[in-house]
Amino acid sequence: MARSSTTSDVFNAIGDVHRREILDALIAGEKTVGAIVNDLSMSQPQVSKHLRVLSEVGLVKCRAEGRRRLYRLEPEHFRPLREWVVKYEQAWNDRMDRLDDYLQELQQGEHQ
Amino acid sequence: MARSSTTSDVFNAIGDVHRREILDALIAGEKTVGAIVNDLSMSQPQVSKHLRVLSEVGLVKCRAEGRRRLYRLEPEHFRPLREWVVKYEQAWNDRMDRLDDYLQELQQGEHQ
DNA sequence: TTGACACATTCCGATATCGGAATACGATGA
DNA sequence: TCATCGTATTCCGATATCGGAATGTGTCAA
Repeated sequence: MARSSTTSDVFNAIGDVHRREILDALIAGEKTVGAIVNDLSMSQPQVSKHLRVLSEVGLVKCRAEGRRRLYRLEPEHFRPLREWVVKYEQAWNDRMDRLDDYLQELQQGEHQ
Repeated sequence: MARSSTTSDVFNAIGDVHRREILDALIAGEKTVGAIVNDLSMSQPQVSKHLRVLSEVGLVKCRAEGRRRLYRLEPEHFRPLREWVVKYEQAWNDRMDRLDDYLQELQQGEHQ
């Protein structure tokens, strides 16, 4: 047996630097493939392929207008990511809270 | 030329399912390598190797106690991730705000 | 000091992934 | 209808990455 992970999940999709650059480029709003190719300096096929991956995991969507394709972010699909990350921050805060409680108990103990 | 991305950044580190499982296992708190091996069912070398990667990007830290190693999360190092994700949510909200402004202007125009 | 234990590292083969080059495809304009 | 433009797809070689098996390393207990 060998590998197990695929490019078909959001976490993997944002693993690639160039794909993150493309997402960044789209923050400003809808853009043509050609525009992205210009903004970042990547080859057109490279951009198209990365857009395909991003598209498959739902992070971007595509709209045809004549012979060009306008890609845009699909912000709702960032939520799983955000929720995952926040979980850890949450765990951290919870632990800090428990620490606070503990310290307060200690302090109360001292004053008894 | 071929690849460019390495395993040496946080985004790549969380790209792997098993590494995410390990992180999840550590949410509860510090754990031994053996404990992780038991909790998830992965081989010990596999776990050790993933822990190494997670360690290199700073997501976990290690503490030696006798002949065992206790690994724990390093929540501060999740911040770059969170900030990156939140950026997109932010961009989304901003756009919604501008839309609101626009709609309000339209409405005011109607009433003049 | 020796053996067992907990873990890390190395070596390996299988496979996924990336980028480049060439090409295919569909829409448009002459 | 045909050439062109904008984009997608395919084919390819190079390389990164993963998991398994075997082995190395340090610590403890007897």
